[in-house]
Amino acid sequence: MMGSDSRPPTLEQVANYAGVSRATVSRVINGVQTVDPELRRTVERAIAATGYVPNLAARSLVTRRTDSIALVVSEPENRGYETPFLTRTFTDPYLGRVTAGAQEVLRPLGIHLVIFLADPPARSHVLRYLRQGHVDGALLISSHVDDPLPGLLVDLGVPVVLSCRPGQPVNTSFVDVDQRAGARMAVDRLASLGRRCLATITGPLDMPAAQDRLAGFQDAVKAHDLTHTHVEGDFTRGGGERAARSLLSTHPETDGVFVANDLMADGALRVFQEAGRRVPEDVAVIGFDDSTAALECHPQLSTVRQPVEEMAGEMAELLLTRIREPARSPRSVIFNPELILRASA
Amino acid sequence: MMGSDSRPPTLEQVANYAGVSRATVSRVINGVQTVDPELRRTVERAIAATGYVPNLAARSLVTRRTDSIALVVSEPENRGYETPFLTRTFTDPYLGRVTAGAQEVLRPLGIHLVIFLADPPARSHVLRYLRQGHVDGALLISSHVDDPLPGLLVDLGVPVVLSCRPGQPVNTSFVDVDQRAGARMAVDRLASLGRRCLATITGPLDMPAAQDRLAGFQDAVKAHDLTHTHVEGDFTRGGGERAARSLLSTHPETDGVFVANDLMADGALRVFQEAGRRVPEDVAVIGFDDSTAALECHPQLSTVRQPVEEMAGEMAELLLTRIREPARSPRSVIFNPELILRASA
DNA sequence: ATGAAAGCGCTAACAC
DNA sequence: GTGTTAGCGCTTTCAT
Repeated sequence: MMGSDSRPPTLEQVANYAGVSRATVSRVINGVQTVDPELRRTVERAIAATGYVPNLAARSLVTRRTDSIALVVSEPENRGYETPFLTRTFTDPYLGRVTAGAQEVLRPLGIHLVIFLADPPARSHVLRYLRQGHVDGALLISSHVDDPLPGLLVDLGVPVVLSCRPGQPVNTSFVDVDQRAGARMAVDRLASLGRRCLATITGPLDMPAAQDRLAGFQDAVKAHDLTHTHVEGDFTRGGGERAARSLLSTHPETDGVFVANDLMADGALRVFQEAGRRVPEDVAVIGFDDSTAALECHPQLSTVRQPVEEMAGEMAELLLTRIREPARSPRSVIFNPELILRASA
Repeated sequence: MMGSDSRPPTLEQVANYAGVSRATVSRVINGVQTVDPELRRTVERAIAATGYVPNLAARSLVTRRTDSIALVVSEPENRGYETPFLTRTFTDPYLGRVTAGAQEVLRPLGIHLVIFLADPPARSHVLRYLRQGHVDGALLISSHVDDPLPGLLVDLGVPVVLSCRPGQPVNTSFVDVDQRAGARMAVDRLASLGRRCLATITGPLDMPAAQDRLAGFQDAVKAHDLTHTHVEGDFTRGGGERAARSLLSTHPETDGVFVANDLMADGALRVFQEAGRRVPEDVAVIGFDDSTAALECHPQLSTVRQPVEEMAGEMAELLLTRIREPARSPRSVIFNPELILRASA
């Protein structure tokens, strides 16, 4: 059967065993229809008997496909966050949702999704991996304006789809949610609740998503003619706490806060409550993402939902068509956010 | 230069360009020392000029190596957790630390680490990926006693190292921390604080790690002759909250709690405080892991530290030697835990 | 419908 | 120290 010491069986051995040619076995394996059902049966038995597994290197040497694509999470440089990149990445529910959404479309196609974390020390490795043709293309989660990775990959000719609007123009597809609209929905809600002194805790302002959410906040706040301020956070729970503390001391009159993601909102919630503020009575809080963190908050968090899984699925589909038809010009897809009302606002 | 439309340059083209044989170019690429420095220079120029990148499929077809190894996170079946596997996995800081630790040893060797999440729908895919020789071996994070994956991989002849003591005996190496000793350290501390009514919030008891921590708790509690009880949790923050609530109602006299991981401890802390218990005055709490969550707790969490990064590094090293010398018999490595004292106990 | 044969791009003996 | 040569295991025309 397997012969764990000697070499694994090859197509040729299966062919001999079945008494047919290599070509026939290959056809059976690849599901080509023009094979006599009887013969096919024979071959299948031979495959089972020998324990044959196709050698991928050999196959992709000739097909130039690998049937796997990379999910690359990029971090352009160390920005002195308290928690290191890897921990931060893996603590953010966002990535899990992206993975699930992409798998959903890739799995039925038999395409493998391999995950890479490209922090600065790993970057050159990941680049090499992608250049060497280990994968057919990449889904790139890159959130910083000055991240060189999108440009590098496109220049290298690696088919790529980005997870959001790139900071610098890059000639490739991306998928994004209408961030400004989402922020506006949050402000509209706070305004309808009668809040007059609004604040927003933003993400790092070198991220397009953070910029867009802030811009949407400012648009809406002006439209409603409300008092407003903003504090920059870093998308982590701890960052949310710090921002909330700073807000409390500089703008104690604040009665409504739009926080640019749920994780920070959770941190902010705790700080407000420790300071004796009731949520939502004294301060109404709205988050962004509708991640699992939103449900873990006390009170549960009203938040702007982005359909992350669907967006990731769309990324996968865009990438697949890009791989199949490299000549076609890149197209991007924008999704609508949705306001989810819970207890915090 | 790159010629993005036509095929990428091959070794042969570089050889022609440089006016040498393929073998020489190959030697330069692979850093073989027996090459005339002058020629080497020439070849390097040719490589740069042509923009040559080695074709991995071709290489691994002959070398039978891929220079990449998989980090597989396995979940044997859906157990009705509130949060889905992917989210849960990516929300747990543990995985980030494992990744970092493994990268530390793999990176200098030029070996790629690719991450796979093997929940039930993905399992067969991941298995196929590994069988097909996409990677040279796998680091397997598998925590359930009845997870079939370790056995399957070993039977398939895939070199594997496990992240903790396997539930069923499997003939392969593993790395683990001395879980029982860790639990004992926590109890010793609580006892030394004068706590008499102890409780533990365990992990899912179908995980060896959870079993071991509970066993250690029970050993120590008996040694100190203390009142004790336990509630089963699920290693999530929400699970910690639920367990703490149940504890509060069934054993309100509890004055010391050992929680089997930091995430649950964070949840428990919140519940205790919402119920008006002061930590550590009324209830002392000790976690396990010393993950970033421990620092985000209020008050900061005393906890049992396992050197996850080092352990992951050791896993990588064990795997590498297993790949190099498949005949050598598997060896396992046990690390010592360390009690980290902060504010909660 | 099936088989024969020609590579895919690279490494590793082996000669020189 | 360098070149020649023989595959690695597979897919894919092209005949038949």
